[in-house]
Amino acid sequence: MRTSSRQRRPTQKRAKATVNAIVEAGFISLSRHGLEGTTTRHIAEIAGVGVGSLYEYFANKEEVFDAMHQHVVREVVALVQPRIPELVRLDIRELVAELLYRYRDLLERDDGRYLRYMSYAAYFAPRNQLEPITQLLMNLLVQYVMHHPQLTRLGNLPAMGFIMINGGIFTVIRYLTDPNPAVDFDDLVRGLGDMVAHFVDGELGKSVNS
Amino acid sequence: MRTSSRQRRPTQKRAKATVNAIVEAGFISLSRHGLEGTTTRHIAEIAGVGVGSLYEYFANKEEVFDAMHQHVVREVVALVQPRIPELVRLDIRELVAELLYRYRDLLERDDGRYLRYMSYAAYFAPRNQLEPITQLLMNLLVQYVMHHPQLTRLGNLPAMGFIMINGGIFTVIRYLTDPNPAVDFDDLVRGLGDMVAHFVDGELGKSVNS
DNA sequence: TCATTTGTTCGGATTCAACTCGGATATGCG
DNA sequence: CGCATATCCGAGTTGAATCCGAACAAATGA
Repeated sequence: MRTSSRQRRPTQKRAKATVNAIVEAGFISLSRHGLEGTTTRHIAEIAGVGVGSLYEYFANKEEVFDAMHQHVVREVVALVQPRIPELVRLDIRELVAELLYRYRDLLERDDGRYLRYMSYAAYFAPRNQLEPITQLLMNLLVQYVMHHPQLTRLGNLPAMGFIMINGGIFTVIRYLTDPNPAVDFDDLVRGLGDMVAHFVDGELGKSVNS
Repeated sequence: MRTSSRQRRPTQKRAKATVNAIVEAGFISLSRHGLEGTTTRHIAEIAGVGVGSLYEYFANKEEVFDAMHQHVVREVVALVQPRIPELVRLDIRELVAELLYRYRDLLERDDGRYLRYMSYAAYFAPRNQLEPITQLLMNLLVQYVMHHPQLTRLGNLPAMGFIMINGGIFTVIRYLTDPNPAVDFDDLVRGLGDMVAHFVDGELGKSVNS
């Protein structure tokens, strides 16, 4: 793989449209034909371009998936980033609920296009490109703590952040992917909210008592 | 794919050894060459058999992965199942810690052979054969609650179980896969233990007060 | 405007891995 | 031993990923 040379940046408007169409087609093909069924010919055909055009801008099929990945990551960041000032003012349960519902909505948009991608994502992206999202949420966490000074007494923030962020991201994906979930999404959200809220209360109470 | 017919069950000792060698080789190839680099020729070569032999027992490469999957699942079940009677007697934090450390040890065994597999396969949403593990842990949870009667007052067990089980499984995989983790595993275990313990205390306290 | 250069598209040709086939070899049983 | 059945094999087929070079479109500049 990794053909290195002969790579092209789209400079003209037409070319950018082609690149967009290809990424878009990637999501569509993944939804329509699954992972195995997603061939470069399919993608090109759905995008309405020749296979050769695909290889003008992407060194290989993998890079198309990378581009899709970045697209999803950008969407998630765009979802949360601008709302941070508002989010840090929420009650902790409300914060959890708000993040989870928005996240779900995003994953279910366009017939679950992004969800479908995410459930395969680890397959293509061994190198952790989930980082920007983790960073963003860790950032949100820090800012949240700063806006609620009593929380600064909480112990090991990095570890708790890691747990809550990863636990949250994957639990939701698992849940939405489950064809026959045992509980409904509201229960899940409430449960995660309770978990976090009780943890905070418990930790703060502990500090006071000791 | 899915050639259906012409499938064979290994009946003789020699054939069983071949099948084992192939599954074993699957893990080795995955560790050594990654997912893309794992070809049927590689697997066959490592196993010391011809490609044709592989197709005597597996309809396609996918089925080799399925067999690997079942192997991992069986290992996890074997790890927990026989110890349930003992586990239910532990303090909640100890239980969490015990499960997590054993789970980590298993994933890291043989140079992370199983971890490598899980980091590719865990997300493999379509055929969710993670079920047996979820079932097992849910079972453990139920038995744990029965041995600690005060816990029966806890609300929504299914939802909490879903969160803790999936959160736990994926958080650990994510952690072990992270080339440069910000915290150490002990912090992670302590954090998850605190989370669960405070949740329980919080829920029980709430009931008492209301 | 037109010539030239640079960007873009295309789909047939090539490569390589999954999978097949039919024969060779081993086992086990009477 | 000799037949039947199980197992093994690797050259050959198929199809998807990728390459390539020619055709077409846009920009440039005189």
